[in-house]
Amino acid sequence: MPELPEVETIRRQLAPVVEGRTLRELRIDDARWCRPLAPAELKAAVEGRRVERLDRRGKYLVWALEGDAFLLAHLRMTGTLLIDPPPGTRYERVRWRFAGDDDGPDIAFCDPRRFGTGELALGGDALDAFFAARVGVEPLGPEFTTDAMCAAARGRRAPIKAVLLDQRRIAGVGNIYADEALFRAQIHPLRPAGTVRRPQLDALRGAIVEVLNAGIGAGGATIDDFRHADGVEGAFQNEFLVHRRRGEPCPRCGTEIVKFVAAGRGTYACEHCQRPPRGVRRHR
DNA sequence: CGCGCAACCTGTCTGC
DNA sequence: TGCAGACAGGTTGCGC
Repeated sequence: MPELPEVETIRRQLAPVVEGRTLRELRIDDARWCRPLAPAELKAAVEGRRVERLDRRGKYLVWALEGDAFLLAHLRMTGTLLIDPPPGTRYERVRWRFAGDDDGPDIAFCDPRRFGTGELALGGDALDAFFAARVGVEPLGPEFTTDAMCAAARGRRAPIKAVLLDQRRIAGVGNIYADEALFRAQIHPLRPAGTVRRPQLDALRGAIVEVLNAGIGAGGATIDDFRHADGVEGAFQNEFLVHRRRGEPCPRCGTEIVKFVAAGRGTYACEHCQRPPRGVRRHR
């Protein structure tokens, strides 16, 4: 679940807690987290350094440490970052401990499925190279223009939803927010991206910005595992218009919402408001 | 290069 | 009720 709004929610909660503190120990209980780096190598690179900033790029949390070392954390499907959870918290994999008079609260990464990752970039050039290879335009930044949206879709035969999920084109949109944005822009998820016209792509750009901001405003969406850094649940799941609402009436026209597979993901849409492309129709 | 899909793990829900 | 199978927020790598 952690998509851009969930990661941003976590970042805003953690930043005031960790910025300015010195990372005394990074305890890594699951070596898979930082693969292919050995835990000892990562620890040696980051321990003892002060946290200058906690940033976000796409779905990555960026721990900017003194001396231009960057720890890049990704929550994947089921990861959470919690402030000072009690010892024995289920699925704890990594723990940040800080130096200071009273040490202050720890931060812990918890993840039942163990998909989450922690990677290291040493130097600004390495950081830039890391992101250049993985993430595209920030949808809440000034470069996310209509032209940028059109460039992402132009000439592609893949479904428009696949384009939204491609992090190298638009950074931070995941399965939930893709469904919600496509519904608001009234575009069927299976429309080949290259056939969507500029006015619709502009509407889609606006819808993406709208749903991401609404998601952040609601503190993200909690479907199952996601929690704020203090353990509280997000609320955006209560504002879903179509996602995970199969069989319910479309809030715009009352037609039953259907579920199908698009871009390999469970997908929800109103096929009255979002007209299917020619030759496509199959629900389940 | 574009695209679809299996794989990575574990937990939970679904259908027989 | 029990159990095998499907499915889940994301990303990567492989095959065509």
